[in-house]
Amino acid sequence: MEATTRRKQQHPTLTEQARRAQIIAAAIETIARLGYSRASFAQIAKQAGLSSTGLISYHFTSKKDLDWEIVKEIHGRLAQHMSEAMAGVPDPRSALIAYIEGLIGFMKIEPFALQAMVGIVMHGAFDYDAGAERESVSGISEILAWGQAEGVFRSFDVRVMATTIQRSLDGIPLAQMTDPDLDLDTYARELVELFTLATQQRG
Amino acid sequence: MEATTRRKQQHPTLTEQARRAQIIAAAIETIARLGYSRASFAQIAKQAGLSSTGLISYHFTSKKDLDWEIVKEIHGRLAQHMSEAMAGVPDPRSALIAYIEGLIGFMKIEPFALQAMVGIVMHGAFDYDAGAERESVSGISEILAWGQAEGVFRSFDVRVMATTIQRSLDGIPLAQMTDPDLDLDTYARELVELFTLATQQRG
Amino acid sequence: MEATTRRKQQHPTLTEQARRAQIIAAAIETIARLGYSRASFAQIAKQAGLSSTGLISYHFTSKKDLDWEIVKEIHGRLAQHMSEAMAGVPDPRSALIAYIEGLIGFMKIEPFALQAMVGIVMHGAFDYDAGAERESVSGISEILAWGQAEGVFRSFDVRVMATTIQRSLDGIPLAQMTDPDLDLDTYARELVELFTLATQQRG
Amino acid sequence: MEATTRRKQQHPTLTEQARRAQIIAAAIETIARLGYSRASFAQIAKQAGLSSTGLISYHFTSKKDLDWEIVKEIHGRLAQHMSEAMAGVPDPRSALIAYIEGLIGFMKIEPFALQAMVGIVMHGAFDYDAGAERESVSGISEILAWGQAEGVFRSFDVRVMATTIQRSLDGIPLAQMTDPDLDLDTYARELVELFTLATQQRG
DNA sequence: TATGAATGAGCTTTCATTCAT
DNA sequence: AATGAATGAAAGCTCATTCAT
Repeated sequence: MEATTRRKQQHPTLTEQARRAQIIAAAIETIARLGYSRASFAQIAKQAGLSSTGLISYHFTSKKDLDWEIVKEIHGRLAQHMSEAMAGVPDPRSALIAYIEGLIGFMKIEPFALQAMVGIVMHGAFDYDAGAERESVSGISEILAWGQAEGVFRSFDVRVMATTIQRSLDGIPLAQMTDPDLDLDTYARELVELFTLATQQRG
Repeated sequence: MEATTRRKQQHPTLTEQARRAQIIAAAIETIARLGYSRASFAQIAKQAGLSSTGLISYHFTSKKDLDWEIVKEIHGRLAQHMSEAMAGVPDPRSALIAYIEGLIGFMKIEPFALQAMVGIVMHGAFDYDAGAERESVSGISEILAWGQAEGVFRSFDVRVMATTIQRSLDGIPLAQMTDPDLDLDTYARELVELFTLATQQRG
Repeated sequence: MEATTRRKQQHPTLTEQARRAQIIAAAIETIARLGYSRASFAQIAKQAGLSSTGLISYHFTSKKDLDWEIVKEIHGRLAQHMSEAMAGVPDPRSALIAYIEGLIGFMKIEPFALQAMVGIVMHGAFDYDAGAERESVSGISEILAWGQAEGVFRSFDVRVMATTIQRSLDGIPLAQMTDPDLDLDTYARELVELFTLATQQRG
Repeated sequence: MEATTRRKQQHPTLTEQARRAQIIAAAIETIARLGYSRASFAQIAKQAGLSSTGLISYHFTSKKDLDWEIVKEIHGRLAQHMSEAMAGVPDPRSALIAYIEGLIGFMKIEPFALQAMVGIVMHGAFDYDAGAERESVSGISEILAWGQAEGVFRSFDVRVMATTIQRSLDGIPLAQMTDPDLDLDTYARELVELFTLATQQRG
C-alpha cells in the first residue's frame, strides 16, 4: 500500500529516465514556442508524440514538479556549460567576459532552454521562494566580489551589478522573440564592453 | 460584425469611468500580487469587491481588452510621470540620469503598476507583435542617440544599450518580490553610476 | 405596493403603446435576420436604437411575454390581411386559391413577419401547448370542410390536407433564407395548381 | 493551427465509438424533447448519465462538431433506410409512394431523429450556407424529374413540388408534439394520395 | 418613463489529475 | 509502464432580469 502511494525516489530505471528526459525536452520546446501559459500537458504530449497526458502525470507528481524538474535540468546543463566555459580563467576581468560569452554561447547551443526557464521562473516567481532569484545571480556575484577583492573592479553594490548583468542576459531570449534574426555575436561583444567599462577600477 | 463586437465607445459616463478605473486598479494589484496567470476574473472581482465576474465582462469587451486597457492606463501614467521628470534636462548625461531616477521614482509611487505591466506584456509576447517591445525601448533610445550625436556618449550599439538599461529597470519589480525591503534609492544611485560609466566618451 | 408589483393590464398609455410597437417591430426584424437564438435583448435593443435592454424588460414581463406578444401581433395583422383577401369569396375552390394567394401576398408586404413567427413558434413548440398548432391550421380547415360539404372537394382527411397546405406556406420563409431571390408569384401559382388538383372531386 | 484544432481522427477505439454513439443518442433525444436551444451540454450529459459536460468536449471538438456529427449520423441512417425502401422501384409513381412511405416508416423506427435534425438545421440555417436546404430536397427532386421525363408526371415546377413534399413530411414530427397519438399509417396513406393526384399527368 | 449599472445563473471549453486495465 | 477514458473545477463570456435614480 505504502509503496503504491509514494512512488519512485528510489531506483529510477533506465526507460523511466529516458521517458522523463523526453518529456522534459518536449516541455522545454513547447514552453519556449508557445509561452508558459499555453504550454498545457496536452500541448506537451503532442510535441512529445505521447498518446496521453496521463503519462506526464505518471512520471511527474504535478505540474509544479515538472516545472521544477525542467528548471533543475536546464540549470544543470547550464552549470556544466559554464564550468567548461570558465575553466582556467586567470583573472576577474576575463572571468566576467567568459561569463557573458559563455551564457550567450549556451543560447546558441540550446535555443529553447533559457526561454523556457525564464517562462517558468517568471510564472512561478510568486510560488517559489527567494532561493531561485538569489541563486541565479550567485555565479556572477562571486566573479564581481573576486574582482573587487583583487582591486581590478571598482567599488559598486555587487547585488545591483549582478542583477543588471543577469537581466541583460535574460533579456536576450525575449528580444529574440521580437527579432529572431538578432545577431548574438554582436550582442555578446557589446555587453562585454558595456560591463567591462561599468566595472573597471578607475585610475 | 464590428458593431457587434465593439460596445459604446461614445460617452462614457462618470460612474462607468469610475467602475472601469476601479476594475483596472483591482486588476493591476491582482496581477502584481498573484502573477498574470493566476489573475482570473474571479480573483480580480474578489479584489475589487464585485459580486460577479460578469461585471468585468460588462465593462470590458474581453480579457484581452482589459489587459490592453491596463497597459494603456499604466503607459499613460508613466508617460506623464516621465515627462515631468525629464522636463528641461539640459544635456544627454543628465537626461540619462533623469530617466533612470524617474522610472525608479515611478516604482515608488505606484508599486504595482510596472509589475503588472511586465506580467501582461510577457504573457502577450506571443500574441502581440513586435511593436510593444520596440516601443518600450524607444524613450531611452532617443536619449542615447542624442548623447552620441553630441559626442558625450561613446560609440556603442544603441539597441543593445537601450535594452540593457530597460531590463535593468524592469528587473527591479522582480527583485522586489524576492526582497521586499530592497532600497530603491541605493538601487537608483548604483544604476546611474553604472550606466554613466558604461556610456561615457573615453578621453 | 400591489399596483407597483402587478404592472399594467389596465390603461396602456399612448406612449407606452408606441414603445411596445417599436420594440416588437425591432424584435421581428432581428429574429428574422439573425434567427431566434441570436436575437438577444441586446441585439433587439440595438436594432431599436434603445439605450438599455432594461427598457424591454420594463415593457414586457419576460422574454416569453415578448415572444407571445409578437406572435399575437403578427397573427392579428395576418388575420386582418386574410379577412380582406378572402372577403366575398363565392365558393370553396376560390376560397382555397384566395387563402394561398393571400398568405403569400402577406409575405410580400411583411417580409419579416412570418419568418419571425416561425422562428418563435418553432423555438417555443416545446413550451406552448397544443393550441397554437391547432389554431394556426383552423382557417384553412374550415375552407376544406366547406368544400367537402359542397361536394366540390374529394373526400380526404381534413387535418392532413390542412397541415400540408400550412406547411407548404410556412416553408416559404425558410426557402427564402436559402434563396432570397425566390419568385413568390411563381410559387403562388404552382401551389394553387398543386392543391387544386389535390383537393378536387374526381369525376 | 489545424493540428491544434482537429483531434485524433485516426483509429477510434471501440470504447470511444461507443461513447460517441451514446452521446449522440442522448443529444438527439435531448434536442427532440427540449428543442435545440435548451439542449445544452449540461442537459445532454444529464440525459446520457454522464458526470461532466467535459466528457462531451473530450469526445467532440466543439458544439458545432457535435451538431455536425449528429446530422451526419442521422443522414446516414436515413440514407440507408431510404435506399432499402426504394430498392427496385420500377417507375416514378411507385418511387414517389416509396419515398413518402419510406420517410414516414423511418419516423416510426426513429421517433427523435428527424425532430433533432430539423432542430439543428433550423438553428444553423443562418450559419451554414445554402447547401443543406438544397441537398435535403435533392432525393425527391430526382424522382419528380424522372416522372416528368417519362411523361407520367404533369409539368410542374420541380423545386416547388419537392419543397412541398419535403415540408409535408418534416411537419409530421411537429404535428406529433401536438398530437402524440397521431396515426402515421393514415398520414402516409393520405399523403400518398394527395401527391399522386397533385403530380399525375392529366389527360 | 427611461437609463445605466449590476446581478447571478448559465453557457461552452480547457485543464491537470485520477483510474482501471 | 503505459494507455485511453473520465472527472470536476475553473476559465471567460453572454444572457435575461432587477434596481436605484
